[in-house]
Amino acid sequence: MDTKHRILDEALTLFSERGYANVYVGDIAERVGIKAPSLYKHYKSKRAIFEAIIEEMNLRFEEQARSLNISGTSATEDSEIYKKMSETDLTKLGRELFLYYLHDDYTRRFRKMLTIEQFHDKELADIYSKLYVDDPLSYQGMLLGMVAAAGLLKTDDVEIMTLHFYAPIYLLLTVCDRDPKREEYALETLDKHIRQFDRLYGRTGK
Amino acid sequence: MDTKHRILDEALTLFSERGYANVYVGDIAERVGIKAPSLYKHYKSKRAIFEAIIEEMNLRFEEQARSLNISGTSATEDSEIYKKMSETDLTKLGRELFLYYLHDDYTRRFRKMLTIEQFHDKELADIYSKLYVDDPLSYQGMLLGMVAAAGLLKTDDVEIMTLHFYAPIYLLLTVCDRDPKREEYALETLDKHIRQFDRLYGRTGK
DNA sequence: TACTCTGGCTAATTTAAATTAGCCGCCAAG
DNA sequence: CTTGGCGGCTAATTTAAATTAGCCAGAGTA
Repeated sequence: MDTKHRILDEALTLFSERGYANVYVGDIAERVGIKAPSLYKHYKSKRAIFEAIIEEMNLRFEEQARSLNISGTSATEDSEIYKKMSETDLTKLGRELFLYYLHDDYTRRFRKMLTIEQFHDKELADIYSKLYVDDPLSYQGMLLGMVAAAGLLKTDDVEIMTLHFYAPIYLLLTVCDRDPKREEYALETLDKHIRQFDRLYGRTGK
Repeated sequence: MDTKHRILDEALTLFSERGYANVYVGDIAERVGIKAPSLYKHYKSKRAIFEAIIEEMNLRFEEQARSLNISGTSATEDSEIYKKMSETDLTKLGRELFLYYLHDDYTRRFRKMLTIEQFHDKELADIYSKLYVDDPLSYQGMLLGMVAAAGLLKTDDVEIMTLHFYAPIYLLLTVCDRDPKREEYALETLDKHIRQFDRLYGRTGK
């Protein structure tokens, strides 16, 4: 019964390394430890496997969004927290975000797969933009907005400030996806970025 | 004779839309206006077409690098120019850079193709990082460094400042590649980004 | 016990893409 | 004017990936 899920898992791994078209159903089967035709007992076609992966990601994502919204809403009341946020906390936030995105196996494989497939059709392009641009900007915008409201960051344009926070993280992430050997460099750069960010937007630093 | 080059051109278009594996030699031939087997009078194999595209890009790139180095070196002497650089000039620079990358047909198609193929092997990953991360950062770092030396930007870490300048441009570029309809939004955001950048790092703005 | 459903297998079958073989017309150079 | 080769074509050929057909074993169940 769990074979069905292992197929998705192995397929995702392969798709993220080579892209859909360069992965053969036989490859997936082999990884799972069965023969290609047996895959069809679980999924109607190769495409169906791909779609099931997207589907599963949607589920996971909605779940995560729900949990973020809950803690997000309650946090709005809790604006005290943000008054105490220091540079160190901000650094920690950025670093954790980055490391989560980078190291979480499911997240990473899915992102790489989507990177390869993003131009295949509009739906995938939209998912990509949503997951790696719009949602992070809006979520972090909310957080930074609250920090700003608490007076710890100064700006008259939270959106641009958020872009300044997130864009370097995004760029460094794509670098590490291409070449994991650059992770150390990326982490150093990330720290310097956030420290500088804090100095630029914070009141303390200047 | 010019067929040989038209093949590269049409192949690049198709590869940038669908990726290498989803383009068939027949598709390329059709676009060129010949039949598939005739392609083999010009290139040994489908892979050879791909490699010729990479090869051609290398040539173009080296050429461009040479011309930039020439004007770059002479500009080092000419540091007067940077003393007069205003926010408007910086905005113009960023905007032109962005629009060039976005609209130049060859550049855009090549970038999209590389985006799709970047995980195929290390060579392609390195080309991607070089073209869209390392080179822009080092070139713009040189420019901004001179502007900073002229006293118009203030920072004790030019590299991070350059990352702050370029990362948002990069992010917006990838957004437009996925969805050209967002170009207008991207340009507005870009302007706001650079204005803010200038305010953050410049002396005038604060 | 016999039944049937699940999930595996081997052996086709289908489909199609890449490449090769071999022909032919044109045109430029001898 | 004739020859060589360039660049096109049609008709194979090769290769291989996706999918289907049909068999079978074991597990849970009436």
